[in-house]
Amino acid sequence: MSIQSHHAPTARSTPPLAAGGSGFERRMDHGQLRRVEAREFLFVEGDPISHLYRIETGVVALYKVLADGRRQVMGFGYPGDLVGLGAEDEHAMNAQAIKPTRVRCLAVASLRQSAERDPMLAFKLYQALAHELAATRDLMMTTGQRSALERVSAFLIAFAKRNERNGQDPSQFDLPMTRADIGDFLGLTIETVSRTFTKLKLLGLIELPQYSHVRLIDRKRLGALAQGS
Amino acid sequence: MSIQSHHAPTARSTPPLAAGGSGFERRMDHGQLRRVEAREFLFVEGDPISHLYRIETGVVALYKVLADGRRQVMGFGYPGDLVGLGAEDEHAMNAQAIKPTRVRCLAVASLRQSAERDPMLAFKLYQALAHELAATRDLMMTTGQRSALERVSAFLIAFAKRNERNGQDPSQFDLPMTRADIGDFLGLTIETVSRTFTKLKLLGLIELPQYSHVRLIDRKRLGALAQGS
DNA sequence: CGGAACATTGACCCATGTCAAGTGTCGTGG
DNA sequence: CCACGACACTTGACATGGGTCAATGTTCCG
Repeated sequence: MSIQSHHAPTARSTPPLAAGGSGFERRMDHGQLRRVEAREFLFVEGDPISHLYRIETGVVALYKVLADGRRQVMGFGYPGDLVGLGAEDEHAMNAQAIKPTRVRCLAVASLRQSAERDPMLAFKLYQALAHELAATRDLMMTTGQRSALERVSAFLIAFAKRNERNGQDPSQFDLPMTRADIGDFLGLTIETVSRTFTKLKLLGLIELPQYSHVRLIDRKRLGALAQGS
Repeated sequence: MSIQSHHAPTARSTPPLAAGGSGFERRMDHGQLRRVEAREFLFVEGDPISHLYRIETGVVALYKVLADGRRQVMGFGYPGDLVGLGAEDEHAMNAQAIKPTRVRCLAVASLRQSAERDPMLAFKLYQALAHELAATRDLMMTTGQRSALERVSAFLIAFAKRNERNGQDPSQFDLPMTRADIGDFLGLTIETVSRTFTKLKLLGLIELPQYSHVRLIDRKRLGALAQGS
């Protein structure tokens, strides 16, 4: 999971809060739009950091790869998420679209300048980073300590929660990523992810009408599993 | 590994750089000193965030625990490291001293006020957070994708590098943490950590004159192992 | 319709976990 | 200075979750 700039996906009914006073959202709204086809890279490891991106539609996978090809997916960027934050001058990860994707770009040079004038903006960037750090730590807890069943359950529950926050159906959704993506995210193989989905199906916790479509039958029990009970 | 505020442990020979102009180090230098005994907590999960800490001497372990007691150590705070950064108002982790420790404290309220006046300071905090995020991602790569042998090698190499950066001996050192701490950091059991040390010994890559003292015999080969060769 | 990519399933294996002795090591009190 | 206890670490035997390899099924797209 990446950072979510609280940017209502539905119509904005209230005026910007005090905390929204930096005009960051507004600026992003006018950033240059860029299309990225599925499988294309938004940036790769080692690229100089030129822009900050906000996902408008689509999904990107953020990952690192080891010399021998082993891959760790650090998160997925969904609409509303900011990707590319960091203080180094080169990207430390790859950002690859897994669906046709549109992003808004903001040059970091100008962003940085503005941040020097505008403490509110600086704070928002800080917050976004802090949020991303917290998400990464949650993932670490999951991959480091939990069983396959717990990991996959946690993954599904997290997806449901995200949908809920965004006013979409939390009990039924399409997974935009492949089993390989999920596996590399959770530190499992494709086969184990697949077997675990099957197990959850047999336990009556989920249904899989198609490969990519998940229906959560017993969200409560699934959530309990995700915690480790 | 936590963030390292670049704070020369040896005598400072050069005047502060442009980047050091915020006076952050200077302020920290005058922060209130607090002693924390081994096994005492600097803060625990759920505590309101009141201060930012810089480790002066000693070591703290930063970790989260699951309901059933499984523990994930997210990093260790060594002298010079900043701990307690974040944008939430409650701590999401525990910080427990594993050696008698002294820290300097800075109230976040005042820090935040200053950051609003001083973009340089704000940027430093941002940088520190970004650094911590990068370290956490490295750890994720390690726990998610590497074998026990690779994890332990990577851990030792990282420790050596830190020592090197700080002008201490990179080929020989005392590990301040227990096997349990290392295990919970790397996502391994105590027994596996112990067996892996033994294996590295048999491979002629390290020596263990005492439980806590490690001598790296073949740092190059150890490094290669850490990468996964 | 055919082929490529993705997913599932099965059989087997191995790295790591678990459980259970044992062996340092250190600090305290006699 | 030694003896004791507590705790940390190591080692061994065994169990097992998840990895590997291989065959098969499904979906999608040209």
